[in-house]
This record gives sequence, structure tokens and C-alpha cells, in this order.
Amino acid sequence: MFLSFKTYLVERSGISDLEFQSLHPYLKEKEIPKGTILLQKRAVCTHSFFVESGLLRSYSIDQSGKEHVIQFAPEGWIITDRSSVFFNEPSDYYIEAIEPSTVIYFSNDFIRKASEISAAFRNYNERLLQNHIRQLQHRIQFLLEATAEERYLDFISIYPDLLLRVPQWMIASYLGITPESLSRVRKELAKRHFSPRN
Amino acid sequence: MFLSFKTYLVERSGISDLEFQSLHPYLKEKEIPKGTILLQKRAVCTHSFFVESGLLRSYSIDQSGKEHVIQFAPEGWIITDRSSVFFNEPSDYYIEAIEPSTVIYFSNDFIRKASEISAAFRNYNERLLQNHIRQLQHRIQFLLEATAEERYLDFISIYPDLLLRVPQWMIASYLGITPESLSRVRKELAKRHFSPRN
DNA sequence: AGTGCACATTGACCTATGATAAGAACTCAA
DNA sequence: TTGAGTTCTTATCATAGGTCAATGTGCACT
Repeated sequence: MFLSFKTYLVERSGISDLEFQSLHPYLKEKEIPKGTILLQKRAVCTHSFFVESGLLRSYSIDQSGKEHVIQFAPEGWIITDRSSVFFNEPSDYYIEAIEPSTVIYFSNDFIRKASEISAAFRNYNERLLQNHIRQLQHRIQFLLEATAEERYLDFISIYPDLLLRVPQWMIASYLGITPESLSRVRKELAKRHFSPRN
Repeated sequence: MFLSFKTYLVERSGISDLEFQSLHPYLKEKEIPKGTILLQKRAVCTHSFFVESGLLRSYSIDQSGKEHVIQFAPEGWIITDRSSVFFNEPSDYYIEAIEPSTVIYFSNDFIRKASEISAAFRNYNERLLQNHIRQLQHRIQFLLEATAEERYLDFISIYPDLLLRVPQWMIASYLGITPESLSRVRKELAKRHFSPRN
């Protein structure tokens, strides 16, 4: 039960098997079909999701109704709205399965409990936060500095696997451009024989 | 000595006077003239800076030589490159005083030691990280969703005080637009009697 | 007072990207 | 197999914002 998550956590955080056992009650595994919404805007996000298999994304919808992808989460990733979880505020985001997926839900209590019983977990959790900050910072820098094309190339180099699994309009949305623009960028790249694939 | 920082920390984190005393060795106060560079790109950032008075900013310089302001830090704020500090990597950023300032330097050791001796500090530190994430997320959302004008209005509502102290080209840089564009936005706003000031 | 410098504004022009619309390719369910 | 819904591409046109250059304005230093 929860094998992949256990492997993940034990390897990364260094908590012990025993400690993990005692956290079992805070875990819940679920199969979810493509299209399932795990978090709704305006709801307080009470769980984080470890993706055992499949692929999730988080996104916002702005006033004019446009979606903006915040994050993709393939197998072995965790996805959530940290701010909503931590500060107990209504979320601005949606979390949705874009492939049929198996997901492990873990609650605030899981994190609280794990932090309580394991210094290793606390360290790991801080590393996660720091990493998240680094990644957000990177994204801001690219949004400020880079053209659509550069952002796309950056995306490819960071998430080569996702290229093949995610519809292009979602990638465009993640990059902050329209699908049409992305299409143009790709055409241009192909013309210059920079084509990364297909 | 370090009075304002002490007040700040004790109030916010809830560490005790005594605990603060024991952290003294890790603190250093400095007067720095306008224009001083506290962190250079490619250097590992070994300290964080609490601004006692004055105003600092962090920024990057891209390949084409353009500056991009990451953050402003007026009195009572902390500025640093967390990723560089935490992961011990060379920084991508500069930190500079844009007014003559008084700054309290605190090292990694300060944080390590404080975390060691005080659970309150650990909690506070986590809250800081979570807050940082929330703020970065907000900025990403605005970069993805909003026009130059909307971003400017957002900036005003969040940092009304900075409007008066920071040269406009730096605000433009923070918003991800050129000074000329910002000037046009302001003109447009004034025409519509939306002028927030001057 | 005068010189110089940083900053802000303005105007003319340019370019990347958005909007719209139409069609092609694909997927999937009946 | 058909047909309806996606997704992707392509073309045309529109626009926000960038670039460049000139001018203004205030302030600091001599």
C-alpha cells in the first residue's frame, strides 16, 4: 500500500519505515479518471496530491475566462496549492487530471504529524519549499526576459517528457502565449531545423 | 544594538530575548551608501539582509544587458537570494542599495543556529517561505494575465509607498516593461483621471 | 549661475504576439 | 462509418508594447 509514495518519501526525506507506518492513517489512494477536478477555485485546499501514475495540472481562470496553467505534475510529483493549504485560504486555482491517474492524497495533518515525529522530514519539507521558490523565481525570470520562442525551448529542455503527453494549447497556456503563437514558434523552429521532435 | 531587528524578530517569530542574545555573534550592522552592491552575480550569497533604514533592491541582468528588478526591500524587509543561500549556488542576482541604508547582515549560521535553539523560529521561518511562495505565485499570475496598466495598478496598491521613492524606470523594470511604456501608461491613466498622485 | 547627468516624456515607427476565422487532422463514441 | 468534438495549423488583420531619437526637467556639484 502506498508503495511508490513510500519509496519516494523514504528515499528523499530519509524518514524510517516505522515512521512511515505511523503516518498511514493520513494517506488515501485513489484512481481518478481523466478530467476529474481535485480542487475547485474558492475551495480551501486541504490536501496535497502525490501522483503515482498519470498526469495532473493546476491552472487559474482569469476574469476574461482564459485558463493559465500553473504547473504540470506527472508521476512522482506532488501538486497542491501550498498557500491555500498553509494559510487556510480559498484557492485561486483548479487541479485537474489530464490523464487517468492514481493519486495519493495527504492532508495537512500528515505534514503536521510527519514534521512532529521526524527531523528528517522537516528538513526535507524545507528543501521542497526552497526548491519551489527557486523554480518560481526561474519562471518569473523567463517571463520577464525571454521571448515566446526562448520560453518554449526552455520548457522543452526542462520537461522533455511532457512535450509528448500534454496538448499544445496547455503548453502555450503555461508559457503565457496563445496556441496560435506557439504553433507559429514551432513552425519557425522547424524551418530552422531546430525541431526537437515530430 | 540591532534593536529594530530584535523587535522585528521577537514580535514576529516569538523567540525570547535570551535566545536573541545568544544569536548576537551572527549579526553585523552596517551603514552603506547609496549604490553599494551587497551581492554580485556569480557570487554565492552567504548573508541575508535586514533593512533597518533605507531601500535595497535585487535585480538580474540578462544576456542583452537589460536589468530586471526582482524585489524592492524598504525598512523592515529582508532581502537575499534564498536559493543561493540555501543550495550554496552562485547567484544570478545583484543586490544594491538604492538609498543610503542601514543594514543588518545575518549569515546562514544565524538561521541554522536559530532553527536549532527555537521551535518558534522554525515556524516563523516556514511562514516566511510560504509567504514568499505566495507572493511569487501572485507575480507569475499577473505576468501571465494582466496588461501593463493592470500590473502597474497592482503595484501601486501593493507598494504605495515605493511609488514615491523608486525611480520610474526601476518600477517599469519590475513590471517587465520599458520606462517609455510605463510613461505612456501613466499618461493614459492621468487622462482618465485615475491619477493616483502627481 | 552654469554645466552635466540622471530621469521622464513624447513622437514616429516597428515587431511580436493576440484575435478572428477557416480549414485540416485526429479521436472517439454511437 | 459517420459525425461531433477537439486540437493544430494557417492566413489576415489589429494592437500592445518595444525601439530609437529628440526634448524637457530637475538636481547635484563646481
